[in-house]
Amino acid sequence: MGKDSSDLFGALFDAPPLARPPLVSVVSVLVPLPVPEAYSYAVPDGMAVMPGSVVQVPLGPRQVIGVVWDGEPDPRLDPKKLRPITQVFDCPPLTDEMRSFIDWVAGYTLSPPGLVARMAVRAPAALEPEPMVEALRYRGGEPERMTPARARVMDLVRDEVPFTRSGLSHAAGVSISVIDGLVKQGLFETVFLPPPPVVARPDPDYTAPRIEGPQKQAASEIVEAMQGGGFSASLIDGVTGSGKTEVYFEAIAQALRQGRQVLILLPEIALTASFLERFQDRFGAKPAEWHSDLAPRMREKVWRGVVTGEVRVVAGARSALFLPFEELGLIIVDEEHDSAYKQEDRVFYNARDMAVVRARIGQFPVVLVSATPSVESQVNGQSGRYHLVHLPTRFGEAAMPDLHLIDMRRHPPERGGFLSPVMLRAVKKTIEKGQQALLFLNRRGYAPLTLCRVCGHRFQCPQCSSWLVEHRFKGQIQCHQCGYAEKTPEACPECGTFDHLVACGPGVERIAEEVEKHFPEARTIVMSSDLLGGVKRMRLELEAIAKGEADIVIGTQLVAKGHNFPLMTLVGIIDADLGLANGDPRAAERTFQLLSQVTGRAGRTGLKSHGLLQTYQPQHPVMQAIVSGDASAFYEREIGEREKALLPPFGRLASIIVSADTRLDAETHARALRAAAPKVSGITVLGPAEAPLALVRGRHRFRLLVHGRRNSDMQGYLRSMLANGPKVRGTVHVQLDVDPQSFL
DNA sequence: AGCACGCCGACT
DNA sequence: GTCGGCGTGCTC
Repeated sequence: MGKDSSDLFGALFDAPPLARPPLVSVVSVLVPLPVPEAYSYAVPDGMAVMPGSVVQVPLGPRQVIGVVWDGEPDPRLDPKKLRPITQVFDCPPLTDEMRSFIDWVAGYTLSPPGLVARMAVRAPAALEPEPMVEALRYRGGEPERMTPARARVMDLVRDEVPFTRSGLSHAAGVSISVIDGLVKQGLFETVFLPPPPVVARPDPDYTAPRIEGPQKQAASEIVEAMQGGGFSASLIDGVTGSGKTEVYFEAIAQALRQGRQVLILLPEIALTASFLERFQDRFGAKPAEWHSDLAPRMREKVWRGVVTGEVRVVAGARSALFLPFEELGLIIVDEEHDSAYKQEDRVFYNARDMAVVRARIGQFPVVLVSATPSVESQVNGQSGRYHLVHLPTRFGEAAMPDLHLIDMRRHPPERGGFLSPVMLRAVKKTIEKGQQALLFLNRRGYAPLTLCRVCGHRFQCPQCSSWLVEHRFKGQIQCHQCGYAEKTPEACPECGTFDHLVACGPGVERIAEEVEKHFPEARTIVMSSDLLGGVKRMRLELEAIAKGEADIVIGTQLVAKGHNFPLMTLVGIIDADLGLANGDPRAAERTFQLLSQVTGRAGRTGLKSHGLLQTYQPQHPVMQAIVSGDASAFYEREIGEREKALLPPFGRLASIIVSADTRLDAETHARALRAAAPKVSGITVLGPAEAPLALVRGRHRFRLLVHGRRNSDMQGYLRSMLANGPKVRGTVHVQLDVDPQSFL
């Protein structure tokens, strides 16, 4: 069977040679629906489409955007009754490369291809070319009465270079009405100019690379590898401040010299003005941005620039991976370990992994970058799948902070407090020198749990049963799970006793209270996401801290990323063990990554700096990895643990992985599965984006991914699967012997 | 994904 | 008597 749709019609119309088959051509179109296949549409006379064409088609009562795909229309459909394509958008069709990528992602993530395709054509109004802009060109003659303002305009326009109305008024420093006056006198003709580019073109040789030693070596290794062309995957693994960005900037320069487009993926939070400025300093222009809260107008312009090839570099969040670049030649995935690369709704994917796939399909390099690589990437680095580039030292004047553990069993805090005397002494010394201390605790609010001393009542969320967290600044108790909040009650709702509520454990607000008690003179700031005043206030506070307008900063995760604080020479981790025992198989990895990031905030400007970690488990591999500065033993152990966790003994079936729209659904399905088959052990429940990764070493012989939202259906499917073996109808997909990394 | 239809509980 | 909750079905 060929791919040409004429085969199908051969089959349909061959038998009785009626009159002539009607001259109607039919194509497959991926529509934005969760259905497994493309739909078929008629192509009206005179309309030209090809695979990849972006079209508008009728779907039920509405019009939707679709993409012409290859593949044969369903033979059961009557071609005469097919609805026609409404219009073809005037934009370049998706490339073969892009279509292969979409098909691959849909297959791998078990997602409907139409929903994957939709991610590539999500800027609806951008599908038509941008209108030309009106401009004025001098056509000769003189103004009736010359005035100083008119003279300034005339000086500019005499060489007949066209200006837009507002451009001319700006350039001449006159008001619009002066221009209009001259237009009325017939001095100008209207011409149309192509719209201005969204961003200027970056120049690979705008400035010389500012790197030396190991960084230069690493950069030339990568650039050399790029010379030959073709696919390669590299992992740059370097401590905070080791010049990773400078190294991958050289890879970008090389791709630009080769005339290719570049995509830089960043976790949403890292897409900051400071990153864009750094890029501009090196390349003379900013990259185009792509993220969820880009203004619609800008989104269209960038999309358009990307397909036409006018935009050369995009810095974007995970969704940028699905932009239909004209000639993409390099992808950088910065902070590759960051969980923000996972999308866990609609189409479930990890942009980091899909970036590798896109590069493989397009035959160009991909560079993953992290100070604390994910365990998966570490495995791929060790096995040789990824080319490892290790940057062990800091770059320039920055020195690594001196890191120590505080064994809390030997140096306990005073009664009612949470800060060890060792920590307090270090803070004191730091602020005496006029430097800054950061106390990190990844817990918002005053206390994670509140209870009544009289009856033992614990404040629990009425909606989701997690503890309610007291926020003293706001006078509220809040649920950090679902957002439920109420005013902090004065009396116990259970026994009615007043003033007997007791806070258990620390949050940042409570640490602030303790700090103020010990250092009443110090300027103390609490930084957490519930800072009153929103993003604007937050930015101001961060700037103030950078300028040295605070002595002690107490913060949650929020302070871990991005910002540079030149005077920050002490980082104190208040509860380094927090997060190690939450049942997540990635708990240790996450803790290691977070703590590395936070301690990396110190010492980036040449001042001698320190990091102190309060812990009850000084022997824990995470603590050892952090203070020794050598993570290799930690990674070895993690890889082993991960394999044990993900490969439970399961008889002939290696394991069943249950994954659904949400982790919660997956848990529900797993419960149903366990109830239906009490003897089955070894059911692994993962979030959808994680399920394929679980097969990191490809040893599973069987996997089951459950997709669907109807819980009752799911339970039925699961039961019937157990009763009848893996022959299940409906929305349950079963794949046998899949090696998820077979693309490499 | 949207959106229509249809069936049961609590209200202007 | 209706308004509206969500469970179900359909889209070439």
